[in-house]
Amino acid sequence: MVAITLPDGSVRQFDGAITGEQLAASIGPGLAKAALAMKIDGQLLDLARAIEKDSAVSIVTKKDADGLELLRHDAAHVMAEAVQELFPKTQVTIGPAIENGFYYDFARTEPFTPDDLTKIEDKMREIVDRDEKIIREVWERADAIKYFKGIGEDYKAELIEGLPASEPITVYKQGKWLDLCRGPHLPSTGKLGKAFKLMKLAGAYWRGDSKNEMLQRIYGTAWGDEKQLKEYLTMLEEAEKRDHRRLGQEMDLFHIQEEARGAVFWHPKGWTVYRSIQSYIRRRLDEAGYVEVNTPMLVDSVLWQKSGHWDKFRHAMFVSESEERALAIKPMNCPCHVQIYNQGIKSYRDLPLRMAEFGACHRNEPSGALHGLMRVRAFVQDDAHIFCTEDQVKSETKSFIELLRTVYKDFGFNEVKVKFSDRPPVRAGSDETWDRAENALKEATAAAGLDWELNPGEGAFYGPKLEFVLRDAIGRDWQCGTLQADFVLPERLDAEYVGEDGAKHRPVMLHRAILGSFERFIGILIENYAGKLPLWLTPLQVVVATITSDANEYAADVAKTLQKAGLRVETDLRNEKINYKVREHSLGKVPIIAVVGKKEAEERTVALRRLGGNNQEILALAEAADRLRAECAPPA
RNA sequence: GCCGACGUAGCUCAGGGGUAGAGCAACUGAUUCGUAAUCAGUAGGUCCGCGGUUCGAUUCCGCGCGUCGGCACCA
Repeated sequence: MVAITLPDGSVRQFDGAITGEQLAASIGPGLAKAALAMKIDGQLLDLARAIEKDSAVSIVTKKDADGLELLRHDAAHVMAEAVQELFPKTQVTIGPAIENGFYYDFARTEPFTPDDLTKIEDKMREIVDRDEKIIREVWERADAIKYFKGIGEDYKAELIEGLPASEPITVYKQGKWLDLCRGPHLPSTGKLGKAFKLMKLAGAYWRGDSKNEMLQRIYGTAWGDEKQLKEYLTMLEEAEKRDHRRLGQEMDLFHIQEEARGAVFWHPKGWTVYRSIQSYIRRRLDEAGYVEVNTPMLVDSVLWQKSGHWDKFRHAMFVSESEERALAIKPMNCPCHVQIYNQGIKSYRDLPLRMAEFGACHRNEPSGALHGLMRVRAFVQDDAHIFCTEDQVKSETKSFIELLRTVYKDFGFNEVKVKFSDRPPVRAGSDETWDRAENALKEATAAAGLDWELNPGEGAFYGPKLEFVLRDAIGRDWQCGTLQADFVLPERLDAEYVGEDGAKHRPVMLHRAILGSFERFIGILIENYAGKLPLWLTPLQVVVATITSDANEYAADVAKTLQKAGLRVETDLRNEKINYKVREHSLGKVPIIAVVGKKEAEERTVALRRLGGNNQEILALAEAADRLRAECAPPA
């Protein structure tokens, strides 16, 4: 007897082993049709597998997240089958499901063209119509290697060779085609449905290593039904309109040109946003007990050699020279901060010492990495280094996390992804040092109640790091805030303090930034708000627009009053219809239009119109000034 | 850096081996108007750069530069 517990808690008894298909059919014909896979005691398996002992089983359909992921994985397989049918000399490599879709990496001498994508998509639909049964087989390792080598699938053979001996080698057959795969899979290609679309072509290195050959990756998206697919495509279109590069141009915030790749020309409006953010963050740092410094832009390579950066990052540093000495344009502020720390003798009483700098840094990022404001070669961070004792790491980390939360909340980011990156393969410092650093950070995050996901091996060469990640309009993640515990640099640059015991000790350095670079953070802000920045950040807060020239003089009065109230104001006295002015400033994302005509001039009032709204509010000028001043004030 | 696509007016884009096209913006003039486009006119181009093929190249070919999408990288 086999007793199967279903998700609703009910238990079904069967005489013996039963397959998922049979189970689904026993529950109902609708479910049998919708069934894609099953979950036995939490393990996802093919429907054709037998349930042999008492267990908790749920039938997975495309309404489940697991089902959708399976569907996407199958889409990758169907695409691979289509590709090999159309382009027989192509080798398949790997093809997983990813967020919103799937990809498959192919090895082929000829590049795929955008036209090929259409052909492949058509062929995929054909394969779905064929409704090929998907069958799992377990093969002998040696046979599998021999088979894949025999048909010229060298990458697959290499994959099998790399699998642990304990792992069974499974292949999935669909029609005449088969692929090495761990599974599970849908029962047949027909279950995939047709709510998929091939999206883009890209190069990708075999096994993610730039030393390996480059494969051709085809990305696709796949959904449970046409409606979901359409919604997703519409969402993408909308997201494109939020792209900070597009809005930056439309809103006249900044530009980048080829004579200064990866460096930003901030226009007056963009620079106003930048300055607002900077004075806000400066206030927060003052409140949190930081001191601000400023250090040289050009520093002798000797210092970078001592710090260890020269060895690891020489290739990405801009170097100049003077009197036969190599001078590096600073890629970061930390070694300079240690130089200030090292002036005079530090006592344990001086710690923690929180040293901030808005220093302009330059890194020669690979050309292919450059991306609008998000990845630049010249940038400024809200950078600071906290020199503290090992005992203080926990409390300093905790208060940093609290400060970061306050700041992110003020900018409207309430949900932030946090990654914990631990020791990388190539690193400085002993394992004991890394143990201490990693533990200290982990304890501090626990104390601050911060959840994170592990990002194994991605720490900085001198220490583990916490990364605070924000998402752009089309779902790309960018590291903004960071905290890195560094036990190495103080050693290398000989920083010390006199302890309570009268002996000399090494301080710990916490490298930390909240916004990360101003450039990237502004990029994220623009996308997050689709250009409609909060009042305190928006470059132009109020436009005073006249209805006819009769009100010109009064409009100037209004603008002056609002300016005195600390607002960023312009007047629009042009001989244009009010409709025209409203449209233009609305498209320019000006949050408040103060309309003044003959009536307002006589009564000394203004008609305030909010962006996106279609009614107005008539207020006495003095009251309007008071109210807008309060509304436009930065967060307290 | 690697793979692919793309590069035409300030912007968005069409075109195509034979003197370069639209809309918006700009400029000029008229219009004084009540909450998302008033009308008319004018001007605007090394068709990314260099080389080749051709009687003739913005168009075809090659190389370079840049942009975009991924990959790799990200102190």
